[in-house]
Amino acid sequence: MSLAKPAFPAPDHDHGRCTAEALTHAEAVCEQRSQKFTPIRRQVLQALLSSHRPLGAYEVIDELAKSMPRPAPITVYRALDFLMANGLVHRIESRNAYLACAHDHDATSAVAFLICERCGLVGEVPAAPFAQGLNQAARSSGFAPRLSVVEITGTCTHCQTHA
Amino acid sequence: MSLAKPAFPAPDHDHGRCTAEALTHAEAVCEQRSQKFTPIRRQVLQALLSSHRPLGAYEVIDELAKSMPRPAPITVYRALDFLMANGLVHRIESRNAYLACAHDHDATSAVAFLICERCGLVGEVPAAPFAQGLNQAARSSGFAPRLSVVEITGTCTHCQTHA
DNA sequence: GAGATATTATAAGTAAGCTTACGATCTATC
DNA sequence: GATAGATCGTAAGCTTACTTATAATATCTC
Repeated sequence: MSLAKPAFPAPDHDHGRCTAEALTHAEAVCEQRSQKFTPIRRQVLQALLSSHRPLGAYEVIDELAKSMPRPAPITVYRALDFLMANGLVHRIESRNAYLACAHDHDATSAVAFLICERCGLVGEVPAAPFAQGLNQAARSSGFAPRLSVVEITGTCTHCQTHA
Repeated sequence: MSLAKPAFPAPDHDHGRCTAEALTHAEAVCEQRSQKFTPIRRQVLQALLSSHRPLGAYEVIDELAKSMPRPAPITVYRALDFLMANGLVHRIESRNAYLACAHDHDATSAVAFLICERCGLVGEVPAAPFAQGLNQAARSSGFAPRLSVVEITGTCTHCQTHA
């Protein structure tokens, strides 16, 4: 797993494998930090991993409801908070939705999200150099940046060719 | 009006003037495009101009309700859509809120928003060079970017010194 | 096995954000 | 002054997003 892989998920990628890898990664991260990767947390992550689309919290609930008694919103929000705190899930601000992070980058490094308007798939691109420049520009005006959100909407390769 | 002015609104800036300028600018833009700057549109813009904080749609309604019979949500959303389409208002995605654009930059040029977590004020910085780099990176992975959202949360100068 | 801590469950509720549908009014143009 | 297009109003409703509060359960530590 690295940022060298294609930024946008290819429609024919081995999704089973990318899901499995992400789960293994999550276990490792939690282990390492002595955090508990409880069943509910795992299930929420799995729901998000089921596609490369961001899901709203209530979509996650719907997804989980298929395989267990419908969880309460709070239950899912707590799991999402945990997963985000550990860099396993991103929140897509422009959609109020959540996305499993398929890449193993450290939680602090800046990423930009590429959101396809057509199919809803989301990819990541490393944005560190640009974010740095921006943060610098911000700082030079006296502003102390803490968190950058970069979200680019457009059309993915696949949807461009399958117009 | 230009991007050369301070990116973040100084707490002691001449707000009456910056409001008046923005309104004049709005009139000019509408005139030029033969669009109608109707009373409701003006009032919504004024509500947003009353601060440099982004307001949610329902906050706009509350604001308008002070000086007229409470408008329905749809009324405000229509006005907001119009104002956004004409580059007079930005939507802050990470807050589901709307911000009057105090600067006279053309609607397409990329800007980044600096959002103070403490006081809620929002400033703009020109982000064209960074956005270009990012868009380039996106394109090189086959993605066709349309709209970039860059929102940086942090602490503004004023709030840093008045901890 | 007692106590402290972390996690989850249950129940209920708030409110923001946005939409649909339809009719009325205004404005420009012929 | 008739028609078409844009705008606005009224009324109602829906979904999402998230919170508060409290109790139960599990896990760890001593």
